[in-house]
Amino acid sequence: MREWDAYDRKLLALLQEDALATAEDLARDVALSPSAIARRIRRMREDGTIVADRAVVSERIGPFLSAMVDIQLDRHALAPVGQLLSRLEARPEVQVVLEVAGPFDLLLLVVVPDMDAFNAFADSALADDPAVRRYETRFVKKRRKFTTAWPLDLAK
Amino acid sequence: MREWDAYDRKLLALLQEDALATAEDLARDVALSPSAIARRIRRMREDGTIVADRAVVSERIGPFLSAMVDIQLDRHALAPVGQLLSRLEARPEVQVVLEVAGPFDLLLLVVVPDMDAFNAFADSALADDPAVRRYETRFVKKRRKFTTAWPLDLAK
DNA sequence: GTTGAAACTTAGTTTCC
DNA sequence: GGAAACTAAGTTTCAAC
Repeated sequence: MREWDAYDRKLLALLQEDALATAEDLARDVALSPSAIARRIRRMREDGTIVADRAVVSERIGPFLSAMVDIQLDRHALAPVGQLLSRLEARPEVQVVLEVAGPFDLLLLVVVPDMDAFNAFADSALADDPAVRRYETRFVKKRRKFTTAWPLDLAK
Repeated sequence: MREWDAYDRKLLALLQEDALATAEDLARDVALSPSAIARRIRRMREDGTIVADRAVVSERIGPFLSAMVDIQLDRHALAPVGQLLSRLEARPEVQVVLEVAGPFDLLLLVVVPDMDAFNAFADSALADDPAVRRYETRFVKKRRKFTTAWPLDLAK
């Protein structure tokens, strides 16, 4: 894949904030014509530089209960761990799955309608899993910030 | 604000996956005409049901180093905590800020170009802050899943 | 008050230089 | 890459329910 120049990076930074910005809008911040801008964006969507464009829905659509779950794995078996990861990623209530360094191996952000649903999730997705040695839950009191935007001004 | 009916919820679920889907596309999954669909979406963008539409950029744009930072606050002063939160939220390298229950008060997901940049961040944003009692860092080995989509099929 | 169809307008795509 | 012609999608209007 080709590299990204300063124009591409600027366009990506702007589209991370507003994926619906028109090429004409973007031309105010990027010194290219609307057609050149549209062409670059189209190419970046095609080649996977832009993975997806997602609407961010207000938390008011809830109510939701969010929880951070730290998981310690039983590392002796590799296959069960892969299966656990696949199942967790497939769950719509799991927004985040991170492999981390330290005493815990996996970090989850789980979002469910209420505490009953959380218990149901923990029972069905974690409790009896052979790959899970133990897990700890911390409930989220407030989401202050949650964005997928990369800090492109700082990168590289 | 008005409530959301089953059509709205379905549209939101679809737009969370693809914010660029056309009204005609969506009409295949929602039993409304393209004009009714376009109208509902427009209203939900205006009234704040849809907070934003963001391009998700591939991690290949990096390289990036991500870290989870658990923060324990000095709770005695409220004002410094508010200032800390404002400053953290304003930082582009901070993707996530959660207030959580338990021994730690704040949970951050920080993304930077490299370890030097992480140390610079920790020094400038955390080390000398009067609201921060202590913090612990866990580096992210791999991002398996990271989405802002709510599980709308489960909600309510 | 909301739908669906048609006219209208705006934005993206293609072609050419 | 930029400009113009072309195509496609969103917006507005309006009649019907």
